[in-house]
Amino acid sequence: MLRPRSILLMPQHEHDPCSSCAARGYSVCSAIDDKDLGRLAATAVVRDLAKGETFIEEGDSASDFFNVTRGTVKLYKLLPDGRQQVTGFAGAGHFLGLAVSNTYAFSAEAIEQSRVCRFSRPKLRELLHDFPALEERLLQTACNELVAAQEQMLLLGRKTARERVASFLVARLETGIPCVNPSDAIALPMTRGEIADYLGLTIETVSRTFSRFKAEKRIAIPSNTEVVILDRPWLSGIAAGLQ
Amino acid sequence: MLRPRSILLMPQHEHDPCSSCAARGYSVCSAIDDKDLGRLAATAVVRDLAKGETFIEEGDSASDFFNVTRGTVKLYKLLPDGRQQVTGFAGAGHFLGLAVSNTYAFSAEAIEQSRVCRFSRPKLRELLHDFPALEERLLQTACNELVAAQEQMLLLGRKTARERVASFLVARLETGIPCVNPSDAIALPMTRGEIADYLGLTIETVSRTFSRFKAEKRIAIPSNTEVVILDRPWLSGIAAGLQ
DNA sequence: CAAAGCATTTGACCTGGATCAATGAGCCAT
DNA sequence: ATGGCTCATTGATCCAGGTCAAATGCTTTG
Repeated sequence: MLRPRSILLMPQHEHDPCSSCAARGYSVCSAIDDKDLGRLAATAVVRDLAKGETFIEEGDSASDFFNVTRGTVKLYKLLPDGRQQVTGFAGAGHFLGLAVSNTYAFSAEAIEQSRVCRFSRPKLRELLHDFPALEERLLQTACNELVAAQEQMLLLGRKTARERVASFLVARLETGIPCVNPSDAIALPMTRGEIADYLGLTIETVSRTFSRFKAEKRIAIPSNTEVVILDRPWLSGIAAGLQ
Repeated sequence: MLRPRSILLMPQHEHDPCSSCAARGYSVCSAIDDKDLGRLAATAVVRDLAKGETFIEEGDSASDFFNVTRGTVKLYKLLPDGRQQVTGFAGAGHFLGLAVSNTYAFSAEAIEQSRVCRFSRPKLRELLHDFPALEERLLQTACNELVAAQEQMLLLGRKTARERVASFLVARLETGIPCVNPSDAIALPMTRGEIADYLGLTIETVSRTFSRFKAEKRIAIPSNTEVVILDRPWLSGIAAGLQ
């Protein structure tokens, strides 16, 4: 009776990380049938990340791809003097590292306790070859990111500070894990500084804009990591550039 | 002896637009063998565009994909009050319309006399099915655009006006049709206003920055549609945020 | 529960780039 | 050539958001 015991003793995520993965539903992995999950699990290496841990460094040789399965990571680019632009926040299900080049074009850092699934480039290539649906899914993902990137360019190039913050809040509400937004509460795992670096603003401007929305009764701020939308239509209007 | 005559009379681009296409080399079409070009030509519809003509309108139902084969088009997004963000300029070889959604996420307008090749969505789907290399090529294209978009976010969110203009000039030099930059001359088919809308600045700031670079002997401006880079290393330094 | 260490907020002031306003410079069409 | 375009340049002024400088919480740790 050794077999059952060994399975019991083995942490489940080491036995079959994929079938029990919280991100299984949303991520690109959903393109792979349950019966082939073992193959996927054998290819992936799970890595836990502490808050603040950087796991992709811009310019490094792009040897791996990642899939975020827990927590949140920020993707960013730096200028030599330390100015930082956050290009996105990636939560569970997000696929990272799509690049034709041999080096990463951005850095990635966990902004809270997180977990990623790592695939080596050659192994992912094999997977893509064996599961054409996966390639199609990746193309879809890339297209969606491109659309999001264009929206962000509009925000960074042409929107006011108020419009940027409103856009950020509304987008967070929409991007939330589907149907899991009791009332209109948003979790903000990132700091004000990270929001500022995402919106092309300063910490002070983000904070002031939050305070003003709060004074105008459009939002409530129960804690530093949580915002409640009180007047969603109004915020959506501001975000869209109306008025 | 009717056959040769009919071919002679027929404009070549109606006979086989693809084999004689100037963009054949760079575009996604390069993923398709010469022997299959007829198939590609049968799928595509050539359309000539006058300067200022809009051929994709944000929000319209996304029924077609396009490949620019001549001239230059600008891709842009608008806010209700008319503020405009140009998300990119697409020259010969550029593929447009990648989107999962059913509506276009941006508008596109020819900024000079141009020509595009139009593919209907279902027909492109067929092509993708029959030529897996094409799908792979599209994924590569999408990845490259994603990298460019992230770079542009850094520019829009964190660079100064000087750095933006320098980045624009250096990028134009690099993106030029490979090995066809006699000296360091850049063609600028777009107006100052379009450059401004691309860089998140105003016409006046773009013009002033050009004038200043010129006064500092870093560039020359032989005409409104042409710039010559005189000090490329210096401009690259500014573009990268050094100094 | 005090002290240290952050992240955040708030206030006072400053500035890079926007806005407003002419002026100049090509480019047609007549 | 000349008047009427449009696009680009240049100057003067203004202001949204940046910078600098204190407070004010929140955690964490001893």
